[in-house]
Amino acid sequence: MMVGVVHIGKAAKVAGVSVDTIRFYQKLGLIKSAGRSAGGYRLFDGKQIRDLTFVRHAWELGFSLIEIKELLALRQKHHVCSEVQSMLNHKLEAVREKINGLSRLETELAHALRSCNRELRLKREIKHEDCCPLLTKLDRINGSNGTKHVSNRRKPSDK
Amino acid sequence: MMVGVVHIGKAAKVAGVSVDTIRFYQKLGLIKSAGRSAGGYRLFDGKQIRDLTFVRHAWELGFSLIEIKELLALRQKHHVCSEVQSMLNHKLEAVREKINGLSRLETELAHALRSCNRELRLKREIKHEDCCPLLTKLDRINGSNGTKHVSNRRKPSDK
DNA sequence: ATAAACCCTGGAGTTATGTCCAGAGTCAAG
DNA sequence: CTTGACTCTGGACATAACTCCAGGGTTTAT
Repeated sequence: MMVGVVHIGKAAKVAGVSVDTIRFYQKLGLIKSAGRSAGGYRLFDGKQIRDLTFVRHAWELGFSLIEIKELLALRQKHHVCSEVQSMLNHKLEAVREKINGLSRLETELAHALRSCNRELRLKREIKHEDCCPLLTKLDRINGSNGTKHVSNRRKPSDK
Repeated sequence: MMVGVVHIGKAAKVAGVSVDTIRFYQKLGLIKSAGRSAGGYRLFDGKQIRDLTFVRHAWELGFSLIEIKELLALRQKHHVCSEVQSMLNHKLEAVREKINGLSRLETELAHALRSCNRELRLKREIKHEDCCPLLTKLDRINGSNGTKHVSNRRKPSDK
């Protein structure tokens, strides 16, 4: 995509983020603009846009903005591969941990769901009190089985 | 565990949450106390403590407080199994989606790491510019491959 | 030259899930 | 009855990553 020097709106469109997000990243010191127009408009050239794209992709890969800042710094010049590797290793480990936690959760839920179905089939005629084994299960589960918590993080494209 | 009517501190200890968390849950309308002492202290009986424990367990299973509020409501009385099942199914689907996203991320990262190692071995003598394939990779990755985002959610027990 | 579309800043608001605090009151043990 | 541990309220603070707004100025197209 051939882009010369553009204003923030175009940069945002090209990089796939919002205008506000770019300004926000700039406040964080994550990226800089290539200067300002006479009227004070931010100008973005190829490099800035590549940086923005880098940020977005790294973010989509699950890096936090803090980590991305470090990555950008590493990328800037004499980067040390081993540092990048070390970051990557940590990230990889964290990702695997999350996957494990979620897999355990998946098993739990799927199991609860199956037994719920079973019970439903069995005591179709019995009164509906206490029919859901999963609700009572939640009462009894032995604590601290260590499911890692996970929450949705909005993508910049969401609104 | 035999617990009669207790103050908030004991309730917190038994349920495995913090005192502040209990008060916070109460503000959200998630749970109620069994009344107050003459001096205005919250009192918790077995039912309240079971509710608290339910909340904690459901939370550990990855339900949000909003969802837990719904679950509590369902649990209260004439709950409809199919509703619970439906919630569970949604939750299960979300979990699976997250696992998929993370697996893709894992593959990406592991691959980047391997090629980084390879490059390191190969061009040990070459100048270190551009040595890290993963940094350039982040520049090039084809966008919107839909990795779902995930962030750490603190457990109440963390501080 | 004028209107539409764009951009500026600074700051407040959002979401989720709490934590921490001050200043004051209450409870239990000795 | 004193002391220390506990609890009360209301509100501020924290995190991450934005989003939205008002009240202006700038660019661009016609």
